[in-house]
Amino acid sequence: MHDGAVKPRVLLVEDDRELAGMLTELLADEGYETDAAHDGQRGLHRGLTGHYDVMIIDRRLPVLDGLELVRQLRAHAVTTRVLVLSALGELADRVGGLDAGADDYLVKPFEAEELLARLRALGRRDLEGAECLPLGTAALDLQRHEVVLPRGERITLSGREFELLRTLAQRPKAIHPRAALRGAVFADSTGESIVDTYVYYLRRKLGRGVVRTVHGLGYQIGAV
Amino acid sequence: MHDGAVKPRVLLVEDDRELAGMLTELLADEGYETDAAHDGQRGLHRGLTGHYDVMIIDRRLPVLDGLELVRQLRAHAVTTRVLVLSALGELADRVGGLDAGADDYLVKPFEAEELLARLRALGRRDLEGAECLPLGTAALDLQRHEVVLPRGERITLSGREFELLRTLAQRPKAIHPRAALRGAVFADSTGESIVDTYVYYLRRKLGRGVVRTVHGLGYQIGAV
DNA sequence: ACTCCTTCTGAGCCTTTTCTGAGATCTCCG
DNA sequence: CGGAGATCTCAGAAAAGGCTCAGAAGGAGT
Repeated sequence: MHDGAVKPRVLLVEDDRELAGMLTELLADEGYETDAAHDGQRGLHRGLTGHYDVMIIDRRLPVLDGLELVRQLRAHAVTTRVLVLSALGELADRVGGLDAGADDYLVKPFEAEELLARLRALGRRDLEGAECLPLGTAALDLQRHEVVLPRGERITLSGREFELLRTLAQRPKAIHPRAALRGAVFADSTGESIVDTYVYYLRRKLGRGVVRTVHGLGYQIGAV
Repeated sequence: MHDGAVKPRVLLVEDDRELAGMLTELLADEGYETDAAHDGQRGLHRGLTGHYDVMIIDRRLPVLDGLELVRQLRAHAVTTRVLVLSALGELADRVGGLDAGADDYLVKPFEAEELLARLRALGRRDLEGAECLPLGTAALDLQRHEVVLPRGERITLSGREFELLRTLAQRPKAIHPRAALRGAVFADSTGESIVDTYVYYLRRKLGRGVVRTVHGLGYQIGAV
């Protein structure tokens, strides 16, 4: 599925080893790299220490219950998306699972295809590994360092231009102070006005709207 | 549910007007503000022009099908989370819906509670990082130095304007003497009437109601 | 060595914000 | 009602922040 780059990493917390094995295999076929834990305690440990793109957590787990695991992860500010698997399909169970902090809730038995589709839906948001970053009505092609305009026209960016635009587009709602951008995309050793200059270059190539100035605070990505 | 600040805005695209009405009411009770559209074309228009926190889209829609609507929104780089409602509950339908770009897929008939729980799960992410101070029916976005009006409109404040408004909003019930405000937000070395002037600026931008004068004592935050 | 592209600097110009002060208006209280 | 003090409104000057761009310096390909 994901072509080349890095495989998305999944943490699977499931005590049924047979099911865990099957899922691991299934996920491997789809291009995921899976870490498995077989009880809640270990799941928590992995979840806190490792770095995953998505987590699949069984609701019924030994040592530490699945929902409690989710709560603890959330309490530790782990924001990774979580899909909870459960044999308990009652309304109250589903609501409880989602409100514990899960992002999706899938009732067993489930079809492999649906699990995969829901994983894709959860993973889609992760900017890492994506080929393009949304940019208002346009998009930023991360492979080719090009901006793709709505009509399909492509505009090539130089290295610095690209780095700057990507930094802005990665957190589209944030306001990026000049100093932060200077540190992130320029060596920090360069002059004070380097960011301004590259913002000017971007605007010259892509139009005024690409980058919004927030007076006194910094820049923010805008619509193209 | 949500703590004072701004109501999350929902776009509901549903052709069954009776269901749409019920949902709007249900959502209103939970503190959402809902815009409804009754066909895909209008849904698309609203989705492209308005600003929503989450969208609920029926799969079967006149003029423009629900899935096609989602695809078009995604093609225009609208990244708002989408929950698709559908009477079609077959595996292939669910997978198709998710792969069209939906973030969740709920099969009709559904329980109100589950819809709400899934909406909470979808909305949870966006609220992160958007720290706001309640301001009557509006809110003050602390990151961006903007006031968010109930309709979602944003008004940018200059540095001083923001500092003054924040100081007032931090203790909304207190009456802030001029001298205190002058010390807190201006260098103290400035002229006597600087606070008055900035109160005037705020009122000019945000309406008379933002700041209340307590004659002889000072200023207090008001409703917008 | 020549050309083309990218990167960086800095100076001049333009825009927004900040601050001052002075007249108009309001409020309180006798 | 009428006056003193408080508050509001606003124009314009000064300062800060941002924009534009020409040109120098470096590097890659020819």
